[in-house]
Amino acid sequence: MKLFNTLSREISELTPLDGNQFRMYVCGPTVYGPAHIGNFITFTRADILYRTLKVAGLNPYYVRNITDVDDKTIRSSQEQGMTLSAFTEKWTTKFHEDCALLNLLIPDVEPRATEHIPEQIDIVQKLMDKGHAYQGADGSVYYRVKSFCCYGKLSHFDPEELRTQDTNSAGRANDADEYERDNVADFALWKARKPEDGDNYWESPWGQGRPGWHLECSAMSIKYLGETFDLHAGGEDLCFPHHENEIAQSEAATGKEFCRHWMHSTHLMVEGKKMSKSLGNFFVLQDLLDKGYSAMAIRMAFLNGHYRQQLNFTFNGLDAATSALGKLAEMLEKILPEGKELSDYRGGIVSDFGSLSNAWMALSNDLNTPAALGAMFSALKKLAKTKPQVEALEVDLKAIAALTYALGLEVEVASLRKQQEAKPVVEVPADIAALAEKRSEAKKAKDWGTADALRQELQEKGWKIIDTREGYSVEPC
RNA sequence: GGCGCGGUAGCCAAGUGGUAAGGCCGAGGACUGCAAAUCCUUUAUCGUCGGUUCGAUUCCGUCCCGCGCCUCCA
Repeated sequence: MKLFNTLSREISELTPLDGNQFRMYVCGPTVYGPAHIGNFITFTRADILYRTLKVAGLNPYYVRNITDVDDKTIRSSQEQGMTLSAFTEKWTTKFHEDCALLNLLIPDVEPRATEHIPEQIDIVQKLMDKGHAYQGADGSVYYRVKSFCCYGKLSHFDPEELRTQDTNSAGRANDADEYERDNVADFALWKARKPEDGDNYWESPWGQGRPGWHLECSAMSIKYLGETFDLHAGGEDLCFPHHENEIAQSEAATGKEFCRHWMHSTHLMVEGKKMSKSLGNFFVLQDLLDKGYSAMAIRMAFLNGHYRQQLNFTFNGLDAATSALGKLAEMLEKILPEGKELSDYRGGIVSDFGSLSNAWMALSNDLNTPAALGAMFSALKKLAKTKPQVEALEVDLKAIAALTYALGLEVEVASLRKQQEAKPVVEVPADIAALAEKRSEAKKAKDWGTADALRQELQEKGWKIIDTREGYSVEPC
């Protein structure tokens, strides 16, 4: 299993440091509202990594946090007259529901920032003791970036550049005064309590306040995965400053390498533009479900792009994914023995991917999902056509099962078969049935003109006639 | 300005130094009185201009176009 590493900017083999368990951490959501599809493509990609590591036999241990305290959660909870915990609980529940719909596996641990305050304070204390942090005039504790040798090693930014630059291309001023910091690049480890924080504060050696954003990830990843662990993932926007700061504070506190491999998922574009509320291209999962798209189709659409390549999410693409999913089910129906499901072939280590080898190679080489999908379709097409002997098929079926598991694609052939059988059972209103019967009679009499006129009439009323060997059936359009 | 990414058929999207996977849509054919469904077949010389090479879409350089990050946004 190989993956691009942001740190080295190279594709390299993934190996568990302890030789047994592959320990990974993914930056989870800030729960202040429903997560949007941009958030979900990142979590879906992390999910695919987790699943692929499992199939590859790397025994992954997966931690994904919930950020339940920050400016937005505090402000929004106050606006709605809710306590912070009740408010974040509500959105955490919603997040979990959406994850289930998208078929995201549940992480082994899902720690919350507010439940790890002592651990965070502990890191700040270590940084203070070692001279990497200082308390500003405002009471907040800041990390002194220039005290860390390697600041910028992940994002490949030059710290000097960051320090001297006073504006960026977006025209925003990097206003140092606002933060009471020694240096613009310094960031808050512990934020002093402000009146607008209300009851949302904790006691610390530096007074009342709350942890800074980056700190929670350092504290929780170290707690659950150790001071050095295997992989850390998140959206590309987190590369800097979030992950850079995590590295700085963690390595300065422990004196050890923080994380060996970094994965960043590109942002999702929607209809060619960055997703934003003002452009009207801002979607949460429910918006798409309301439009009649299935969560699985959304996942399929995600799969059609490589995680390091910007994916343009469009309704056209969603339609294509829906069709492709249908085709996948049809091919599987032909390949699977009667009464069998793909899930019947799951489990155990798959060492031989048979005719699906190319697909597995693509997936296990930097998670090339579009290539894996392509190779899988090619292989399935051949299998559906040739229908090999049961014994020969066994290897391929196990491979397909493992591959679809890694991609997180659930295709239930039984339900497809049932669906097909169930189609004629749809209730047809009496008047529609009468029209259909009239057409059938006209057809028998070879009165094509009348028959077609009746078909047209039914069409306008929202029903279509499908002629079969036995006669005909009526279905809603 | 700094760092980085991309421009492959109508759309989406892999890929390779030796003339280009897959999906969607479309077209043609089979089937059908017609239609639907299904099956079969089919659609590209890879942004521009140069260079290296026996040979480049694939390597190097130029230009044009699009995009991301640059302090709390996945």
